[in-house]
Order: sequence, then structure tokens, then C-alpha cells
Amino acid sequence: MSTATKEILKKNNMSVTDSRLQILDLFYITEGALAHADIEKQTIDKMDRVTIYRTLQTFEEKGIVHTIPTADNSVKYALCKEHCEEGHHHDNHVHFVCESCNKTTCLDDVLVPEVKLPRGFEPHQSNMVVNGLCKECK
Amino acid sequence: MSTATKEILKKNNMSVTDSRLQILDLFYITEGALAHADIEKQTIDKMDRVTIYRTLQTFEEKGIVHTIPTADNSVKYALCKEHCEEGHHHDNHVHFVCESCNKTTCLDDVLVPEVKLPRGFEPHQSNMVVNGLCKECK
DNA sequence: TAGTAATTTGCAATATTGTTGCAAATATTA
DNA sequence: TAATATTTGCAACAATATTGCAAATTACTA
Repeated sequence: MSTATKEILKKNNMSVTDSRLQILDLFYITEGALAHADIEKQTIDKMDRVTIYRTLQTFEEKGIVHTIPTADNSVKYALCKEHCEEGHHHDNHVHFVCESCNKTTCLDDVLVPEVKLPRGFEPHQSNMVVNGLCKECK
Repeated sequence: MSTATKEILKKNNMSVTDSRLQILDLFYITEGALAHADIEKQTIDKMDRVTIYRTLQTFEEKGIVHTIPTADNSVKYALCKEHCEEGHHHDNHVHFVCESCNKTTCLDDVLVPEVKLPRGFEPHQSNMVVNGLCKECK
């Protein structure tokens, strides 16, 4: 696993460090999105909170993960599966948050539909989050 | 103005207090959504931060305002224009956040479109936020 | 309308979340 | 391997949010 994640870091011109490998691995072995707190808990060797913040920020800038705007206004991150590049995200898919287990899933195949806006509004980007029950919790 | 807002409080079985009238009035004279910080600034007599938190929470529970999940994960509140009841919100409209002036608008006439979810997901509620430029900022 | 009960407010303390500067540690480059 | 660049951890700080409790205010009732 670490071999693959190491490659990802190199491809993005990032220094390969333990913290980054550990966090990136965590994203790969986790179904669904991760919040800062999740990472803090699941990180084995104690890693500084600040390092996690900075790592997530860097990953986001590099197009490795994207943030998810959930209804409860907690910040979650998930791997970008598409061709996101540095500074240019293309994660225009719908996100699903389970009300029961709280797991957040990227519905990669469900694109955010376009909507007609009233006169005067110029749309740049749309986000859509659906809440409900996931397969396991029904 | 206060007469109308007073009626709203009474209709919802809430004690009529200065703080509540003041905050509710603020929602009525304000275009767009308000964040906690906005209220804290615009409140004339100094009102405790805690009171604002508690008032917003109560309003939300009573179906007077709803929260808006913005992409930057800041919490914003806006008046419910429809028939929201205690514990049951029906604010299924699209929200627009201006990237320039940061004003958040309820597009009451634009309903969140339905999307087909993959097998197994049971949707309960959808949220959609569009970012871009508003009339004034284009 | 006065007195009582119920609710709300403000204060203080505390928790949670996120940011910044800087020296030490680590990774990359030559 | 040495020199350079980057990252990490610590400490301090800032912003945001929550809780308990006594005092103040509001609603209720006789």
C-alpha cells in the first residue's frame, strides 16, 4: 500500500514523509470520507494536530483530496478519483451522508444536476449533498 | 416591525423577549442569510454571545429559520418562508453564495432537483448550494 | 394587578477547532 | 555525504461553541 501512496506523493512533487504516507494510506483503506477528528483518532503513532491540518490542506491544494460541505457544517475530506490537478478540482459528483452511521460517501457516478437560476445569478460551482440511509443501515 | 415579529413568537409558543425580537427583526430587514458573527456585530445593545447561540438554536427548532450548509463550512441561518413546523423543515430550495460579496441567498423558487441514487441508498433530504456571482457583483 | 411559577439571560468557566511563528528534525538535491 | 529545502512538533494564541447556575425577565393565575 505504502508503495502506491509513495508514488502518488512523488507524482505531485511532494516530499515523502511518514505523516503523509500514513494519512494517505488511511484514505485508501477507508470507505467514505474522513474528518480531521477521524484521522486524529486513527493515526497510530501520535501525530500533531497541526500536522494533520497542514497535510489535509496540502492534499487539497494538490488535488489529492476534496472537501465535502455537509449539512451539519463539519469539514470532511475524500479522495479525488478523477483527474484533479493542482488548484483545479473536478469533483462535481453528489455526496451522500448516512443519518444513522454518519458515513459520507462519494457517489462518483451521480453528477450534480444543473439548475436554472433566476436572472442575474452567474453560477460557477454547485454542490449537492443527500442525507438518508445507506445500504448497511436500512 | 416588532408587532409582526412578536406575533410570530407567540404563534410558536415562545416567550417574547427583547433578544428574540431584536434578532428576528434583523432577519426580516436583512436580505440574505446571517451568520452568528453578523448578528453579534449588528445587534445594538450588547447581547451575550451565548444568548445568540441559544436563540438561533431555538428558532431553528421551532422552524423559524433554517441552516444553510455552505462550501466553506461556516454556519448561516435564513428565515423559513414556507410552512415549516416545529421539528419539520421543508426548505428544499437551492441556496446561492456569492464568491465576491459572500452574500447567501435563498432561491425560494428553485427547488433542489431529484437525483437517481445507486441501489441501496435511501434519500431523505437533499441540499444544494451554488457558488458564483450575484447580480450586484457581476 | 400582585404574587408565583416558569423561562430566559448573562456571566464564568471550559471545551473544541483552527492558525501562526519558529527551532529542530527530516527529506531532497547536488 | 554535505548543503539546501521542506516538514514537523511545540507553544502560544484566536475563534467558535457549550454548560451550569444565579439573577433577571416573562408568563400565568388568583
